[in-house]
Amino acid sequence: MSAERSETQTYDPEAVERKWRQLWGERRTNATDVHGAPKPYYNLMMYPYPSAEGLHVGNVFAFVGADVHGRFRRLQGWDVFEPIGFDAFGIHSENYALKVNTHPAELIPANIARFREQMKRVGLMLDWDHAVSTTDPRYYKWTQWIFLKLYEAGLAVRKKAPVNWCPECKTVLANEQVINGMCERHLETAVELRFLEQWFFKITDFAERLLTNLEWLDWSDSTRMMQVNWIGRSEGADLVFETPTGTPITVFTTRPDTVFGATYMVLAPEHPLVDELTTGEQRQAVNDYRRQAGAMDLVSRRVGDKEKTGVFTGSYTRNPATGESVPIWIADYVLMEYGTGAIMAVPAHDERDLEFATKYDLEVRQVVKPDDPAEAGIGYTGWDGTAMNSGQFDGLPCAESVKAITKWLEEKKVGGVKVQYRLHDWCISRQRYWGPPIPIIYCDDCGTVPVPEGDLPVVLPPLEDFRPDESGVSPLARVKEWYQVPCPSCGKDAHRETDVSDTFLDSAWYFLRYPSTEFDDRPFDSVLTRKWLPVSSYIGGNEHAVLHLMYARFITMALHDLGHLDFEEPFTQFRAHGTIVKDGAKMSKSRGNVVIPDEYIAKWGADTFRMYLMFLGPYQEGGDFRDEGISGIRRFLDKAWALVTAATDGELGDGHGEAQRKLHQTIRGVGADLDELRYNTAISKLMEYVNVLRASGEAGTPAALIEPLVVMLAPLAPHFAEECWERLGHDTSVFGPTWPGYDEELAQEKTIELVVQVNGKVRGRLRVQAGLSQDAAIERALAEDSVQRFVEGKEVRKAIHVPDRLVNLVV
RNA sequence: GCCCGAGUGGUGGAAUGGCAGACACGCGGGACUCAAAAUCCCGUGCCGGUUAACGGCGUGUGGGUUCGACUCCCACCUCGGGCACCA
Repeated sequence: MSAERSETQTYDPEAVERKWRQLWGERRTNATDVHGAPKPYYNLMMYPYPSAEGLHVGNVFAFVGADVHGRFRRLQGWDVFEPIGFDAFGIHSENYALKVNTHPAELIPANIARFREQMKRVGLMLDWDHAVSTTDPRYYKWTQWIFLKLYEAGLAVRKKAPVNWCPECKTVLANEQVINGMCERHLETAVELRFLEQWFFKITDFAERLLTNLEWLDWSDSTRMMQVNWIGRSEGADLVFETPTGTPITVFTTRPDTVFGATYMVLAPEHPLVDELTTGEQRQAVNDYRRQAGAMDLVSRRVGDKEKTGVFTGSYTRNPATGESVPIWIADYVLMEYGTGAIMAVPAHDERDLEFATKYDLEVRQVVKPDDPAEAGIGYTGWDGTAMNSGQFDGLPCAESVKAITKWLEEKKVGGVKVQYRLHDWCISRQRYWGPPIPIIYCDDCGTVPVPEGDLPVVLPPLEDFRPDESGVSPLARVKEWYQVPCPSCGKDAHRETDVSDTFLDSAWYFLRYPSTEFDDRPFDSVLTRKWLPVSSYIGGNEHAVLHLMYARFITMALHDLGHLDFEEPFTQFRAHGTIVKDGAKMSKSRGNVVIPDEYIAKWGADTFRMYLMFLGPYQEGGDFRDEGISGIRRFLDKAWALVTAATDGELGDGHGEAQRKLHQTIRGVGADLDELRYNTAISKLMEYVNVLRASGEAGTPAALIEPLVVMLAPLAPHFAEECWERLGHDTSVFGPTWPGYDEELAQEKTIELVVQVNGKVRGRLRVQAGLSQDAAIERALAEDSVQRFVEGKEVRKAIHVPDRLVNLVV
């Protein structure tokens, strides 16, 4: 025994972790009985794209933080369901496959296998029985089903629209995938504007609900704010302007109070009425300008500080407030995608209009007088002012004139209150190969026919050469035998939709699938869904704040309205974690600063690495990865190990008062910290506790003081805790409802250090018993020599007493 | 330009308006060792002072509120993130 015993005296992470990985597998410790589970807790983390490079430190950081949360909840007695999956469809996978000249269908399984091994090695409490892959026909059958449900409800529509075309990806991108006019995947490639037939999901129908629900969702503020900005709600009015051809033009404005200052009108170059309004002598100039604007890529077009350009159409409209005739121009600073594609220009109170009016010598008429006399009247865009040059409304403060003028225009039937959103409909068509085919068939006689539900999935056909081409048509159009089908409705020759759907559709519902993976005849079982959803806790990165999280909310809301779900928000609690950067920059392969976790885990063990990542800084802030302090965590675990191996069965005695007090304080503090994802401070509290135990326990510490420590360590260092728990004599997993309670009474300090300040400066500290009265505290303070030196000969004018904290004497 | 977040020792960071710098890294000194590593103990914000007692200064900058400000308010600077010709 002695030989074996001494061998096990030192902490060997490699052996401990191997042992528990195996035992967890054998005992199915991490599998959840989704049907039983009396206290369900759905702990969701963002499933990864299984890249060829494997997990990097950023992924591990994200997963471990979520895993710590799930394990903590489990220790508190919840039945935690912690599933994972793989987001394996999409342009990212496809482009990589093209680059290495291998089919994605071959690459993906290998990548997933690698991810699986890495995730197991990290010690995540994942339930692999419920894993999903979006490329599995058993999964994307239901992605297609969701498309059909939205189609039936009129929420999926096909329309010709100006879309973002990436010449590199050779496909259409959603607005959310365009970064500063560049493709999010090819930051060097400018996105072009093309007019194509595309499938859209009408997310804008839900804009108001997507916005107002944010008020009650328990989400990280940063994420919430990003969604608010993205939805971009503006209140204002639609105003109708008459034109000489008789077709009225509607403009949207957030400042109807400035209508008296609208001295001209501007249409977007693509506005449908431009042709009709262009007069003979202006025809040439207008056509030239439109051609020029159309050819321009969206980058140069969208840059805000570019010089304003435009052309007069030759026509005039009538200002509905003044009745005056004002010229109609076209200019590319007016965007067809927002509002009505037409504006009333109020150069006196809009920077862009002023710049334009100055350049083309158009009238500038001030209609708001700023309250602050220091402000220039022309160019004032604020609300703190009063109306002027505005007829009967002169003298009204803006806040009132805006209401009065809107009402007046409404009565004249030339305007009405209007709420405008910046959010656009979601273009889901992709002219690519690696995605779920959109389940639609086109028939010359029957038109657009949805694939019957019973025919799902529309399986993605194998295709050797899946390279996209310039045609703007998906490579699937080259697979004749797949593409040509009989019409489901009339049986005549018809053909399939060849576009596949956006990857973000795959990820917009994956959390609905996890509990129900056993079923192939339904996307999500109603009983299981009611039991597990909405998700209890979702932890992920803010890089998905407006893409994935918005789409997932939209799909959930739509399915709710269609009667498939009884909740409309999927994630009641969402927490954004920070980003791990390296040398101040995001990790990326091109920068060559990607940190691979494997070598750290091999060297230090998963538990040390997990804890180290969590100790790095506040979890919700992230930070720069460096490995300088990792040995500190290992030293800490070694010390904890030594305490466990030397634990005694002895009762707690008087000599353990301080340790016991510290224990109860630690349980209280660590619990509160873990609740708030403050992992770094939770760990420091555990370190303090270990330091106290080491200072007090000469000849072994009673197990009663060590067991709670092991439990508190379990979320962070799960293998380590299991091993310690077993060594302390338990034959069941520590991952039961083992979280210790604390006694407020026992956590209370008996004596405290009272700080004495004179005029706010610390002049003395004295140890006194807790709960000292104000008078007694001040008396004791004045009795101190170090204090007397500063008070002597002066009158104490005021004495502030903060119980059990300080006394401040003002002299 | 607009909207978030952050600026604290040599480093990462900690602090319900109440002892700034917990915890850890690093560094200095010591113990153990033939020696080194590991481990253990002590010290470690800056300046002055004798290595002391003690004193002064100190949380991006400048003001303010307060008995008392890293914390609250105003203005600004820098960095990170998001949005951006959105009418």
